[in-house]
Amino acid sequence: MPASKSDTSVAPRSAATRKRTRIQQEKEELILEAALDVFARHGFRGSTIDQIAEQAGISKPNLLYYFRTKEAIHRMLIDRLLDTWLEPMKIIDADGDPISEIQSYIRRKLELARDYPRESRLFANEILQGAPHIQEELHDLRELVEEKAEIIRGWITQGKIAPCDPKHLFFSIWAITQHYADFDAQIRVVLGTTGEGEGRFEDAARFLDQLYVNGLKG
Amino acid sequence: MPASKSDTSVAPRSAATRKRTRIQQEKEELILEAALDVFARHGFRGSTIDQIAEQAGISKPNLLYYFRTKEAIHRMLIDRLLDTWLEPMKIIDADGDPISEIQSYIRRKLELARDYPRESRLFANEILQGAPHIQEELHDLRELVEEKAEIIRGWITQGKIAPCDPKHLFFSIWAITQHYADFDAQIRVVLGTTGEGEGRFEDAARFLDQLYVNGLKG
DNA sequence: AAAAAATTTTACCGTATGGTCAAATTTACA
DNA sequence: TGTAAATTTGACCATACGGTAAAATTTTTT
Repeated sequence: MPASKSDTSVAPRSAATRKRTRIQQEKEELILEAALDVFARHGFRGSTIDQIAEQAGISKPNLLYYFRTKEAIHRMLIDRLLDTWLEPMKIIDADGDPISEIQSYIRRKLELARDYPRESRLFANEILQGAPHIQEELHDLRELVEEKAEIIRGWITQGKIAPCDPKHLFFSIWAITQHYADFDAQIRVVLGTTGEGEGRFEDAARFLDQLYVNGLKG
Repeated sequence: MPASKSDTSVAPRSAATRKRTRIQQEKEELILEAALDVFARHGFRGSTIDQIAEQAGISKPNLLYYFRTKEAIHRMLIDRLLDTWLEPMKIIDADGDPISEIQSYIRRKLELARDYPRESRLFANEILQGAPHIQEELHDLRELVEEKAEIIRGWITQGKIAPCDPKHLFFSIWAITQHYADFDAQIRVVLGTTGEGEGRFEDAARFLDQLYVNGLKG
């Protein structure tokens, strides 16, 4: 079944159906890694294809052989990101101990901020611009939050944690944890040269543990 | 004392020394207002001079008559912003009641997020990109935080609030309050169509009051 | 090794963008 | 009102940028 020239014979770029070559896998990975770096530092509009290509160590047309457009790279990065990003929330367990479930959630989110700061900034950039590329994905998030908020409400009804607005609870956890990745430049200055290491994440974990454990005690 | 042509006779743009004309004041204000809108929506690199000029209702060369470069507009916006931004922190009073001082601080920061979301996003964009334009100003912030952190430590020593890391306390407050401006796109989706009004700020205020009052009780 | 497929490079194109220049127009002031 | 200063405009420029076309090269398959 021959199709239009652009998606057969010569051009396997973004070949969704076709079996992927070894080189294809390697190069796509290389490009995505470079793009994540550049996008996280300069935002979507602030990043150029040339920049990404240079960072990946390949030529611009070669990059465009694997991804048709700059948007395509960005979209793939965002898609991957969201899986990682929502994982901690998905595993919140209604049958677990409420306080330690929330503690775990905070700790996991903080680990993400520490270990994947570029992903956090990529996401922050996207939302700051009004989330133009991920309206649909955001609606998946909405359903997930709805489901987990129901769990929290259950805990409140059972008197296991203090009454509070579950959604704003989530907002606060997202905000604080991601803040350590997104506002890193500010945090480093405020903490001073002594705060160069990753110790700030441990300090943050201690602080947040206390804040939320006391703040949510039933 | 005649100087080079560019900064005398014809070109009063960015006339720091010269007495400012009525038209100069009006137009500069107009441009800054338009630029704030555009920068907040698209970030620095994502905004074009043409966009700003159009939003201001003037021509591009006319805009460049008042501000030599795009950077100059941005810099002036950031400078103005920081004053407003740090005000709530400056008025934290060592002699006030600790809990209500912190409550007030949170409330004020939340009001800023509600009333000046564009400024919040402008700032967020700048920090996300690594704060390239405001390293000096950030050091002023550092000193201010140092000073206020000392006040918090005093309250802790006196047993008026629970022991905690003062700087991380501030980080958490900044993060959460600004989150309501910066991640507005996400919050709207999660809260759903019912959350269209500004009621979310009242809900947020209630939630945060509870979280911090309980969380910091000595 | 030859043929086919996949990959890479060189040269290039149209548009967007930051910014300039000199002329035209408006405003302020004596 | 006349004149100098201030303001505005239209035409323009160099560069950056996203992306394309086709030839050249490498890799895979037979």
